[in-house]
Amino acid sequence: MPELLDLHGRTNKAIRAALDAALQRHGLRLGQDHLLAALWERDGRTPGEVAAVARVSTPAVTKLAARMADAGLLTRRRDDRDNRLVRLWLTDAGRALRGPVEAERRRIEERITADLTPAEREILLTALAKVHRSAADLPGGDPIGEPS
Amino acid sequence: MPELLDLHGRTNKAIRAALDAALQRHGLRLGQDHLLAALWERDGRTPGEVAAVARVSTPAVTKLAARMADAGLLTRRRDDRDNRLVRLWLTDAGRALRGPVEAERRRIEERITADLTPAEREILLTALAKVHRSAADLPGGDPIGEPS
DNA sequence: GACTGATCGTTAACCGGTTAACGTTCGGCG
DNA sequence: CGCCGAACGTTAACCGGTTAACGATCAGTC
Repeated sequence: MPELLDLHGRTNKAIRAALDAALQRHGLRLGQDHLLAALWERDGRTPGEVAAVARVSTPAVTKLAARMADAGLLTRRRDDRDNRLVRLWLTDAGRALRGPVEAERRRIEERITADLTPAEREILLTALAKVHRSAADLPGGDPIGEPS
Repeated sequence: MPELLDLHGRTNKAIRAALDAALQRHGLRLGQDHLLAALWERDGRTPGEVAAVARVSTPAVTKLAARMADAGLLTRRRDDRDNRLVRLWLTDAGRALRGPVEAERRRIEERITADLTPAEREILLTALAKVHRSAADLPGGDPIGEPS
């Protein structure tokens, strides 16, 4: 069992679980913070735009947005000028989550890198960037990025 | 958006996608290789045992095993002595996949670490191990490992 | 020997994510 | 003006994964 593959997978699983638990304390689930982040950056984006910046498929955004609209975090409204577009607008509740959620993410980032020396932290980031590039270049490595 | 959190997540996504594409060429899907690995190591394990070594929940193994049984990779048989136990037995097809699948994992591991210097590779592993430990110690960081 | 509690696998109901098929709407072009 | 293709969001059908509820079996105890 290849080392990096296994270690990286287990690490990601632990991170995801911890992050999910943290988000859940604010009534959110795992991918929803990325969707919100896209709207915090610019409100009124379309599902397609959100999907692009969140690096997720458009159907994923559709479903997320539906659940989050039910939860009262955002509203969906058709664009007046182009009627096939849908625009996602934050509610006050959705806007109010920005501070707490960003703090939560920072907190986890800190805890996770707490035991690393400055040198380790730096090399970890550069090495991970290389690995990411290599993986994305593999066949099927970036389905949404470059499918053709 | 915290650096490591984001980078690690994107990297994992790319790795998973590439690995899934590779496994798919052998008629497998993402988690199924771990289940097979547990049986390659010792055939006739129970779902609970497999779940433990694969670090997955037992229901996950149940569903995986059902699909893989349909695909003819293994068979499910009750234990004669303890009738609440179920034992998973590899078929010839399941056994035959060991070489190709392990090679596929090694291949991806190599490609992914190809651009790393020996020093980077070493520090990446040690740093990732630290991160994993820290993440697992976070509340909710290891649901199956230490829920209490 | 019967009850009672622990152990184990399965099922159901979720969640996030993907691809493929679908229905609308827009825009260019004849 | 009408058509036809491109763009967009939604839906459906999967997949892997989780937790909670369920049912069956075993084992210890009275």
